[in-house]
Amino acid sequence: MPGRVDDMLDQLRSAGRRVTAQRRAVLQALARLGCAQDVEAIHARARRIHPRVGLVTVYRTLEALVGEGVAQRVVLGDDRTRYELGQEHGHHHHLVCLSCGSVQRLDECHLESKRAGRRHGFTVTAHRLELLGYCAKCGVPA
Amino acid sequence: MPGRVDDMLDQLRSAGRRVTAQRRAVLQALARLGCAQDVEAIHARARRIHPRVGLVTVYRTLEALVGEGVAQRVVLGDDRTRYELGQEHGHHHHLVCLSCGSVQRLDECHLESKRAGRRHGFTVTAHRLELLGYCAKCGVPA
DNA sequence: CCTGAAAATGAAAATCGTTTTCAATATGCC
DNA sequence: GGCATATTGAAAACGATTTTCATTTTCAGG
Ligand SMILES: [Zn+2]
Ligand SMILES: [Zn+2]
Ligand SMILES: [Zn+2]
Ligand SMILES: [Zn+2]
Repeated sequence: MPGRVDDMLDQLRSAGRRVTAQRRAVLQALARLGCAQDVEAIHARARRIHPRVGLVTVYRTLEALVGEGVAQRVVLGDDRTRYELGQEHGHHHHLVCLSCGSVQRLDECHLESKRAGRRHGFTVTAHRLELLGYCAKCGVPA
Repeated sequence: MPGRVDDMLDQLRSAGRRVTAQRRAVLQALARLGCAQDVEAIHARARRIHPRVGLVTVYRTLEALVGEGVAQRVVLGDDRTRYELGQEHGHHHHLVCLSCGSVQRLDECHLESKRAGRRHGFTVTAHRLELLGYCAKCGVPA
């Protein structure tokens, strides 16, 4: 876990970005927190690691991490954007409780997921699926 | 199409809601527009039908329609909430272009969708899937 | 048809997550 | 160390959505 974070920081550095105490803190916060955390939660955790981290910096750092492919945005349908450490965590989806809002990681994919949800003690009543990519008109960018 | 709208208005009325020119206009706008329209687009269209429709009323009406099961929210990952006429339009998903942002309706489901996207001239590079329901702790509400 | 209680409307103000601005500070290659 | 440049934070700006509240409208009942 600590090596992982340092590797990511190296990755940032080689990408020409500077490594600061704040970024280290945000990255460690992400590494210690679970899936799909909102910015406020990440900020709170990062602050426990390095008190001198402003909310704005968390926003900016998260976007930088997404840009580097180290973290990814997670959209669940509520009003806040969530983030989690990137694809190295493996492609996965989430079970979102309509009642308590809890988010549970689901490693299976490709829609035997309804069954998979049930296996997790979760009753799937709806799902949201969006396919992202490039339309015929636009084509895939170089 | 016009009968459809009247049926929905009747449904609202029997649910104890009042039918107003504004609601009629919003409903007609939804019926005439395609999938996954944002509130601004719905407002603009509704205004062409009945100029005396405020944006706030559109917001309120849309939520009322969702509450009645006549319309549904569509979350694509950008900052705006989109709406479309309800399940009677049939369960479906969307192909969202990362380049131009266009949204295309996809009737297939259950993740042979990658192939399906390609059939539509669309190159799927990512997908977002969330399963919604009730976790073991909460259980399904009565 | 009137009437009145309750629901709906619109304009403006309030919220709230997120972004921008800008002056001060920190990083990392010489 | 020194400098060019990236990063930071506080405050202000933003943009979508919600709330407030006084006014208007719907519709059940008489
Ligand atoms: Zn996750
Ligand atoms: Zn998947
Ligand atoms: Zn649709
Ligand atoms: Zn589906």
